Amino acid sequence: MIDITTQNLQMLTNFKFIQHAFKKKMHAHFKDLALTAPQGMLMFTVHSKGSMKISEISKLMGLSNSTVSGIVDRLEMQGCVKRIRSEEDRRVVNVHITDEMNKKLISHEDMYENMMKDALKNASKEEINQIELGLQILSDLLRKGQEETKDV
Amino acid sequence: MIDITTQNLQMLTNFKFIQHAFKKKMHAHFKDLALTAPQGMLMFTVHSKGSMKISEISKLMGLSNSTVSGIVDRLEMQGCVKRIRSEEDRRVVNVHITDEMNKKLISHEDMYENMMKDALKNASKEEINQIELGLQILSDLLRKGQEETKDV
DNA sequence: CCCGATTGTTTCGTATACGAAATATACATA
DNA sequence: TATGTATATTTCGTATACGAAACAATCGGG
Repeated sequence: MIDITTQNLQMLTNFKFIQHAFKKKMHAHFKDLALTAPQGMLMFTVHSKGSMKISEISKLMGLSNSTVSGIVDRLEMQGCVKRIRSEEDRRVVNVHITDEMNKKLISHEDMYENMMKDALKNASKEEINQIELGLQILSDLLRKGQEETKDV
Repeated sequence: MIDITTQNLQMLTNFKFIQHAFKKKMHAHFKDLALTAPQGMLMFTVHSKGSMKISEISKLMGLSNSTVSGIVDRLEMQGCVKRIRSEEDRRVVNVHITDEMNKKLISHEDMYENMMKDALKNASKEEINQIELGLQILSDLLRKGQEETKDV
């Protein structure tokens, strides 16, 4: 007889573990480029979608502006990116990848793709579908819950 | 035609969102007790399983010892817990909940249970099963992947 | 009993991560 | 134009989070 608390903890523990494993895997993949996981995510996001502003990055990565600002700080110090004020709207800051870094990223272009493939290489197509379905359902449920709370 | 990178990003984005929503929900539940999410998790873990040592808490919560040590620091400053050196093994530190805090926790005992219930209140039994299954599969796959890497 | 290896915890340095406040700029409208 | 409002970003304070190194205590073998 498993009580509800134990079951909850199991789910949270699984979640925590997954989070951890992803981070570790990303770190391993990014260590060639001397980037942390969030730094690497940011670089590959900007690399694949092109130079973009801070708030766009925040939205894509699911982080707050202040967090992204901090990550960009450290990437700029390392010479990976440059902040460029937009000419049309001087409030906007565009994050631009430096030429040097761009070369490195191009030579690692398949890395990002392989990251996930590697993580799930032992999974059957069915299992991947199960995983995606589960995450989608949970995500949707929580999203719905948040909208409800907002109405109150 | 969705390329793999977009699909990967979708999964990671879902994951990020879920993580966020959980944190938010926990924060809302714990704000009565003036605790952050990790602090609240620690308090309820120790409350439900009884006084335990740092490394035990770390394992249960999926965090490193140093992280837990920091959380305990802040809880101790707030008078929620006390560090007590074990008599049998003087290396061990047991985390003990103060009487004052214990009273508060007892009056919120159902909260922890309700936290998850509330998050998933709109879910059918089938959906919950899907979620648990997906998380379990993903978790197992990653665990297997880690063990393989370890062998190399 | 001594000493190296092991174990449990803390300390330190660094990187996230967030919200609130501060800044700077753009925009609307009187 | 003046001015209040909205938007984009940074700064600040606090809490995580981790690994490596420092420390302390235990244990095993000689």
